[in-house]
Amino acid sequence: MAGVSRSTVSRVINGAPHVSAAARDAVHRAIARLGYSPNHAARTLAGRRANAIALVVSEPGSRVLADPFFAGVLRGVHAELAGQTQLVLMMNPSDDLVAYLSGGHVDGAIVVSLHGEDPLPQLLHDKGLPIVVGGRPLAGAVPYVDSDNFNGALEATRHLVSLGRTRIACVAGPRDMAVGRDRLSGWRRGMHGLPADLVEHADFTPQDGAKAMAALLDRAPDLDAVFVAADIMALGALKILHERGRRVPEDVAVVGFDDSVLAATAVPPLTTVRQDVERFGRTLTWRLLAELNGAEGLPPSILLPTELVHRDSA
Amino acid sequence: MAGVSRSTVSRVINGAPHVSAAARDAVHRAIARLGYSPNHAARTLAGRRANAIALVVSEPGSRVLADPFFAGVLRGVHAELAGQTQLVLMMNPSDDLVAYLSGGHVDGAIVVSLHGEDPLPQLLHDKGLPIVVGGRPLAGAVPYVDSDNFNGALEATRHLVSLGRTRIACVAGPRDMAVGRDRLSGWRRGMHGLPADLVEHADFTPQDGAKAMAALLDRAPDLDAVFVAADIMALGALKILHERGRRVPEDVAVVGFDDSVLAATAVPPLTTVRQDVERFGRTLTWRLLAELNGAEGLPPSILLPTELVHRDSA
DNA sequence: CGGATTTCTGGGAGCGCTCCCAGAGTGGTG
DNA sequence: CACCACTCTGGGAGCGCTCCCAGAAATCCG
Repeated sequence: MAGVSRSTVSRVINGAPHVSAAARDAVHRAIARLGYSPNHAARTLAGRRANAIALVVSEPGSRVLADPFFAGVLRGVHAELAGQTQLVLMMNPSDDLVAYLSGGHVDGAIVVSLHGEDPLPQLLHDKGLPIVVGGRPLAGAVPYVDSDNFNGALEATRHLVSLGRTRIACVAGPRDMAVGRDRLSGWRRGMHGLPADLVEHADFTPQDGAKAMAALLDRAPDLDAVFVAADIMALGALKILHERGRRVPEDVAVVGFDDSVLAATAVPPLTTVRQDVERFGRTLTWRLLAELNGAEGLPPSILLPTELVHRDSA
Repeated sequence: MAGVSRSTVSRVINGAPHVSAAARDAVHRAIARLGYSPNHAARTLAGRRANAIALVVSEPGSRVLADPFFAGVLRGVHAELAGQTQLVLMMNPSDDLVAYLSGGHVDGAIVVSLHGEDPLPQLLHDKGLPIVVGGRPLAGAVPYVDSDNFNGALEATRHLVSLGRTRIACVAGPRDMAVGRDRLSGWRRGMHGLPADLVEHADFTPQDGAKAMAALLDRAPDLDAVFVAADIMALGALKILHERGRRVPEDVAVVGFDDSVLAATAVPPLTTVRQDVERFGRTLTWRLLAELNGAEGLPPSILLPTELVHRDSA
């Protein structure tokens, strides 16, 4: 040691008050000299907090993980995390997930990519575990962070309308996710007055986007614009439009959503709605940590702004 | 409790021998009834193992995380992990990463997306921390798992040669990563006899792929095929070829690498080299856990097979 | 059927910290 | 100068487990 007791070292490391400058310096020097790093398990056991939060990906085998969206969120989460807190990754479903999470192994949890009316977040919340959901959950009253999908889709659709298009279709996301519903609602609102009948739902994959676009063209060969609720689906839609001899944007204007890396290199480059995914992750983490630190008056949910990015497809 | 002592419970949970069937059943029933879940911190502190492995992503702000490749690996890692072991995510660089990792907080580490001659894995290995690197490291003698990039690229190139193409270019990956170098070597070998001068290096982004393709066309307007060392770059390459009026595959045949979700929906659908990323992650984890469990005679490194997938672009 | 083995079980010690309490030192006030 | 703050420090207890050892019970052997 560095001439002081365990207690003093503990106080220094945890930044507690009532430590003399001399003692603090001595401890810091000793830490540097010994390459000491506090034992995570011991402090977790002794203190009442786990110094860890869980990131629960509620979709086992699947697209969300393979989505650049998730990667960006992950980056944001990590960036916001203080070095003291561990990030433990868990995937759902897992038989003992609820028991584990509410068993004091983590201080809180971030839950992402919920489907349908998954009771998981509400369950955890009821058990007293601080929780934040990434993306508005369809069921339950728990804190969440989401992009402003409704207004993003609204702005995208208004842009198409302002271009003079009148037969505007929509390739919507899955019905069982809020992100799918909210973007569809935004499109509906933007269509006000125009017939909003051309809708096809699809999963967030290029294949499904292609299938939906083909169905739309079969139903309405005269459509002159389409709002696709995700860039990754827009890629498939562009392929179909190309195969069927439609020029983009001359014959059919296309707007996507996400502004993923793919948007700029699509043929033609995609006009799309940008959401800042890294900020999404940072906000998620910030909200959770604030709650853990006992902050008062936190907003129950946070909506992050979106922004239309103009390129060539519309 | 269920009529037995702490020790017996511990033995049951850890599957130790010398426990009567009656006692085991009683404990299991009690566990189920109480919803008991053992405290991770306590067992880590008491036992000598941390019951956790680290996943170190050695690229802070970056593309690898946003790559479907990483997502697949993550899924594989998680699938292979026993429920007992936590997965702790860490990102490099971090000032105290080495101290933390070698401080007994984790039992082992998986390190992915190394650049250049990063000394990190060797450093950790020298400190006695079991480690496996995802993708052949350029420096150091540590266990690794990698796709057979060389033979994948070789097969891709031979396919182009067998098509009768003679001016075959290569959009290669970054020079400072083994994955970039190995795929380039495979292409060179496959070209045997043909002039292997048409090479442009690029980062694994569509933008960079486009830039490289444009440079290639400027240098050799007569090229009739190109091997692109990643699907994500091939997307950019296809865009340039389209803009410059080259038909694919009639004028220029294109083969990619990875068989990511993007390959099938490219225009035209991309012939590419498939690597099973989830298996990659599973293998990585399997190798690490085997070492942790004291397995003997483990192969120092493992090369996973690749497979050419025929679509329309070549 | 006694003794040697083997199977099973309980209790003690201790992992490395944090929390709490008590005591030593320092300064300010009536 | 006694008294009461207040700041700083050290030591004890204990977090929930695993490991080890010793003793009880069951099984085997000549």
